[in-house]
Amino acid sequence: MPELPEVETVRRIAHKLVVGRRIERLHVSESFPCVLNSEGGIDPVSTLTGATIASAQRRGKYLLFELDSGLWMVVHLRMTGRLLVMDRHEPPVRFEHLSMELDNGMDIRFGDQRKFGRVTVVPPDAVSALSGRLGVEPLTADFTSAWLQSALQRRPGKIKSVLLDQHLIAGLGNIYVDEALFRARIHPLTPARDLDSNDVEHLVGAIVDVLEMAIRNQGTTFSTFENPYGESGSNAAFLKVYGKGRKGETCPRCGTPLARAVVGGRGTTWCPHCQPARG
DNA sequence: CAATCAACCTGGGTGC
DNA sequence: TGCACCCAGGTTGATT
Repeated sequence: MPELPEVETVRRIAHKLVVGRRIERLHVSESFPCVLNSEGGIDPVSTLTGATIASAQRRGKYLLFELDSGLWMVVHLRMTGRLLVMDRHEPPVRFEHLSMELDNGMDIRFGDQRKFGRVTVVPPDAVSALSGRLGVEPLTADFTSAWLQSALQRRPGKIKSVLLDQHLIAGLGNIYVDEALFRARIHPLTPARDLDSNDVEHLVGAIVDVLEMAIRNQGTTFSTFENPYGESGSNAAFLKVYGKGRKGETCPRCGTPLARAVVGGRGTTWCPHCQPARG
């Protein structure tokens, strides 16, 4: 469940540990070779071998490593991916599929229990195209209530599903959408176009707050998320509703038993008292 | 165009 | 104790 705060946590640490380092050698798992792929007819192994990592950036839930050759290494962790940086002599981590030896005795290791995550080598225009497909970054000045209000007016769908749409806002996932809707006191099934300016203002503030808090706490770890040092994030302790509905817990604000249902194909938890159905 | 849903995976949990 | 089954969710792509 790496979402924006988890990916940003990985990016910040990776920035310190791998920018300026040269990749000397790669090892791709024989049992899962497609973990490493490419676009634009690039051979990923020969392209990465000898390349120096020039920067570590993030767009939505994508990690973007710029190479000195001008090409990019794009990493997506999907649900259970881990990007670790450790001493070369450490044994393989659990579910390790790819390792890159750096010029300072350290390795980048990529592991993924569920094999959804990918490392892709792409030309610069593919990064532009990817960025163009993704929506607004919620922690930038572009993310305003005026913008969101106007965007939501065109969306008849449920607010929960609309907030998960990466083409509109880049980086929100199931955890932070449930948390933001709870803070903004908005029922997840509310049609997006029915939110008034007051709702949207609260929602924008709530999204920014839950993301910034999670980054401060180095992300939310439920089972598998770790930063490149192999450390868990501490934000799970600060979540108000996510993951609590099925345990029969009560609203931390009013004590009402939390409600749970599948919304837009995602498990969703909310407080039926603080987030009443509209209409 | 927008919404919906299956598919991709597999460890961990549940129920019998 | 063992086993079958279900669940978690980010993204893509097919379908409605």
